[in-house]
Amino acid sequence: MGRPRDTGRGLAILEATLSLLSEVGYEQLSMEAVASRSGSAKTTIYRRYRDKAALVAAAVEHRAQATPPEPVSDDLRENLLSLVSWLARQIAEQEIGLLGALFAGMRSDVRLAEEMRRILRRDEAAMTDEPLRKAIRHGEHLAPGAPALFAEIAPAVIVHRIMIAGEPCDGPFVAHLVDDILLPLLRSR
Amino acid sequence: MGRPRDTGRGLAILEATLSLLSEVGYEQLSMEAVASRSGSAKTTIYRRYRDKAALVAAAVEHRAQATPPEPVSDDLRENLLSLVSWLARQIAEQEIGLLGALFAGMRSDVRLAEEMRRILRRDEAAMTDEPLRKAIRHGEHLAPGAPALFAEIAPAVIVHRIMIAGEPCDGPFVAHLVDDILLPLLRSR
Amino acid sequence: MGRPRDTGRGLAILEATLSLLSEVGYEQLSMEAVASRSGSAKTTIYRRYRDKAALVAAAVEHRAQATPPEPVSDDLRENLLSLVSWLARQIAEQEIGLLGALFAGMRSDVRLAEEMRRILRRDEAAMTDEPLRKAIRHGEHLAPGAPALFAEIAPAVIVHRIMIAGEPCDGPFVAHLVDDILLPLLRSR
Amino acid sequence: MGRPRDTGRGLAILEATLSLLSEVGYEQLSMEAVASRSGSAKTTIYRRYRDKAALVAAAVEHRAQATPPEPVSDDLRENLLSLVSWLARQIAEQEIGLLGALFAGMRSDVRLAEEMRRILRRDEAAMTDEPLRKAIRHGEHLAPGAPALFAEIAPAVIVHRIMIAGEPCDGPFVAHLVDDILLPLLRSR
DNA sequence: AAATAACCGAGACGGTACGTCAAGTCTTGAG
DNA sequence: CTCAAGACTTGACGTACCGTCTCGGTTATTT
Repeated sequence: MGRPRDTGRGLAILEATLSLLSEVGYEQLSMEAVASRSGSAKTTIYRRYRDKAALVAAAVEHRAQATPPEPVSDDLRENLLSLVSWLARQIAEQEIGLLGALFAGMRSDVRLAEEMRRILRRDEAAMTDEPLRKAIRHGEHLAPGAPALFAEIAPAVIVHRIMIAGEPCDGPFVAHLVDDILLPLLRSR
Repeated sequence: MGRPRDTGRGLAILEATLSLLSEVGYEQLSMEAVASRSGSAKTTIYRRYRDKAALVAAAVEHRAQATPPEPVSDDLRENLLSLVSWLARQIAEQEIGLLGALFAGMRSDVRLAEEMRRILRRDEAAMTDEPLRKAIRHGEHLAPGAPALFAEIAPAVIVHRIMIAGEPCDGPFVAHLVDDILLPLLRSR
Repeated sequence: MGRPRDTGRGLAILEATLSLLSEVGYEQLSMEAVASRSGSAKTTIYRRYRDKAALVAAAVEHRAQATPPEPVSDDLRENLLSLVSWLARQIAEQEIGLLGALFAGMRSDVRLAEEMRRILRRDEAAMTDEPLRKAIRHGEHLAPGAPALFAEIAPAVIVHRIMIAGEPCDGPFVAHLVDDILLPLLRSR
Repeated sequence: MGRPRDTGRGLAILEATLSLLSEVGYEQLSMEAVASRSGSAKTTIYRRYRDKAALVAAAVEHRAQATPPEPVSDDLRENLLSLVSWLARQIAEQEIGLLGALFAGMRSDVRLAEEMRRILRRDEAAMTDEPLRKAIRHGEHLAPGAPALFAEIAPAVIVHRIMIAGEPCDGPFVAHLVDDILLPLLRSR
């Protein structure tokens, strides 16, 4: 009963969270800043989300999924280059922020950490599994485990390069990843 | 000139930091707790380290390196299984906390983030490059880029499994990583 | 708008400040002690007062004014003795602490020093000007500047005796002040 | 035995204290600043003085006494104007700092407060008693208690004006003090 | 149409930790 | 034994957010 929640408010809160997350990162993200940017009161946020970690999880959950590029040719390598390049861009732009929230919040709230992992897995799957099947196209027949292998390795190596190496996933790196790692593996059976 | 710094103090501070880091994580780690556990005053810590992030970086830098296992047989697969298994344990136990600090501190302090990356790279290199050369031993000749490839893929996949999949790196997984990913790649040229 | 300030809190803070001020003096007065005794959080105090000096100023401003004694007879000397005696007690009990705060805070904050002076002037005026007019009563006509002269001299000599001489303002001293200084001056024109 | 104390050090410390005292006041006066300005180490200061309050007391004790002006004419009023004017300048420049130390330190150390009072009394006496006797000169014979009265009232009113009124002791005020307060009293018997 | 119930903004509140400052003590090396 | 340098403990400072709690005022639904 009573007055229903203002959906516009909820949306504004999530979008403010996302933009602040990408601007300043998880730890520097303050609830007061989210309230201020979204034009809401702190109460309104806390009525919807238990705490900062839950808010960030919801914001990332809500985030619009970018659509993977359609295969451009019949050549598997061409399609892989295009797909991996897009994947690297997505991870650099969106996933890193969520990983920060995950690392920071996982100690204090195991359930929340699991929730974040679920979202990450969902997003990575959407970016690897089906797109890869399309990239393969007709004729070319790889091992049945190929999509799973791709989903296991490509995001891992990309995240590792961005976080630990601290270097961008530019053209040469994408080519290296495709030619020296992915193609040999996908074809090796 | 002047009174020299008490090395015992410095050591106690770093060890208190490490133990607290592994107990409560980066975010819940408070300077007051470090001071209390190390038997120092807060100012003594701040005289040595600019802030919490710098303290954590120094503590991790100082942390004793575990020594990788010696090759146990002439069989490359056997040696790889042993090495990867040890590597997964090290990452699960030590690297995850450092990654949290890295994520938390990298936005607010670029220099610190670079420092953290340097430490991570150093540690990962020590755990992959030379140990792998030893694991190869005589006879078996792989491509010259094999060590680099191993260093690039193994830690990436392990970290990814722990953090995103949220599953342990147990025996079956290590076998999968060695048989389905590493061995094919290292031998493929 | 928003939640209104809890007046009870504000009152408790001021009273805690006053009691601590008289117990330990300005310098030993700590904000943490005020917070603890008033049952508030430090932030609640800082929301109301910029710093320690401002808090003390407000506390003293709020302090209840003691009412001067009514004239007891038609004799000017009798009334002066009564008034000066009361004045000396007030200064000894209340003004000295305020003077300490004034000395301590006046260098670092000119505006605060002026504020303290305003309070001191207000209080001294209330204790000298009108009470003196009443003490004069009918018949006796003194120079028009008599109240101002009284306000200028009596507090000055009393404070000086307490602070520099370090001796109490007892009966003989009050008689001396009235007979040898005040009465001759007030009547001299 | 051992290395004797460097007398120059002690002097430099006291002078640094005095200059800082008049620049920033008692509370803002830091031992580190005294050490730095005097080119000494904190240890050297604390070897000589128990704490900040004792240092300030010693510094003021050591302070060179300005010599009061010689009587300029045979006219008592003229001489009084000259003497009071000089007295006001001395108090404004030197005494106020010590008063701050006295107010701040008197709670924590009663002995020290008494010491400070002793110095203040000594200085005020030197500035009032003998100079006044000279100012009277021949012929003019006042009551025997006149010097004591002068010493009691003049400094009190001057200090009060500077501290509570916060106004300077300029020419008109000096004239008022002499004509409306001091002369009538000194002559009234 | 009124009453009710939940919403929303604003912002006060009790906390916890931050990073800084100065006081006064202690230690080292040189004279 | 003195001195300069500076590390050390202690304790308070004033700030920033956290998550909770009133307020006054605003919608919708329910009577």
